[in-house]
Amino acid sequence: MELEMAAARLAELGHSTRLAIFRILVKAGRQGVSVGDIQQQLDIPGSTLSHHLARMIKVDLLQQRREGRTLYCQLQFAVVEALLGYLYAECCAADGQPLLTISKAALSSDRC
Amino acid sequence: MELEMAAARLAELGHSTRLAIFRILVKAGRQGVSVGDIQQQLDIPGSTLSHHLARMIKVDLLQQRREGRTLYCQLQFAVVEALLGYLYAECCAADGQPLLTISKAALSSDRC
DNA sequence: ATTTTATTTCGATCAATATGGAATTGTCAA
DNA sequence: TTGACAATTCCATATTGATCGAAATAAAAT
Repeated sequence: MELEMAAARLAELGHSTRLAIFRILVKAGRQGVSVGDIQQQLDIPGSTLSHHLARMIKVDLLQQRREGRTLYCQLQFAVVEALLGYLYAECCAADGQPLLTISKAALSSDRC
Repeated sequence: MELEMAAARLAELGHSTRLAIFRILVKAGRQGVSVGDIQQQLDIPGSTLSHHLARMIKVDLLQQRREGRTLYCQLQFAVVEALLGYLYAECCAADGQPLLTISKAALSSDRC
């Protein structure tokens, strides 16, 4: 189940348009960014964008909140965190040896 | 280009069978694991497995080396590292605040 | 040479996804 | 209550992907 969920979320990130959306959402931080703003940055038809946002919402990568007529999109950071944590756990599991060389030095601070 | 490559690789990890393969490859470590061994663990038809392996090879997540009649699959750890590094870089980029709480404490050692 | 073992390629089918125009819904302002 | 704006849903189309049996390739053993 955990594997299926992780795969589903990775699949959503595994599309260049959606990964671009993801980047915009990360930059936007906790307060989020409006759909129209995303559309302007990516320059794609609204219906296409809506399609991708709906998919990301379905796997809980994304949340929307309405403020008047604009919808704001916020990344579900806790979910992203869980996903990356899962991937890291998988990658670290090999026979004692360090498999990945992303050290704390590569991270700007204690936490990332 | 970097985004496209990352998306392509995430898409390959974003399938439950291939993510299961990924786990097996991680566990196998640098020396790798034979195709037959993977097939036995997953209990899927050979042609289906080949299809998934070919896709992973195409995006450089996977390498094969032949030893007699058996093919060994090895994860391209450097590529996985680059991919996760890219994702982390994207996730850390938000307005000063720590967005993910995977701390070094969550990692078994200095490096992961 | 022939058989056995390991794995891939071929080929066909079925399901899922991406795309974008047109119509629709929801909200505010005049 | 009409008009404008924000975004979605609907719909049709085109492409890609997943699955797996059967045939083919590769290497070793008999």
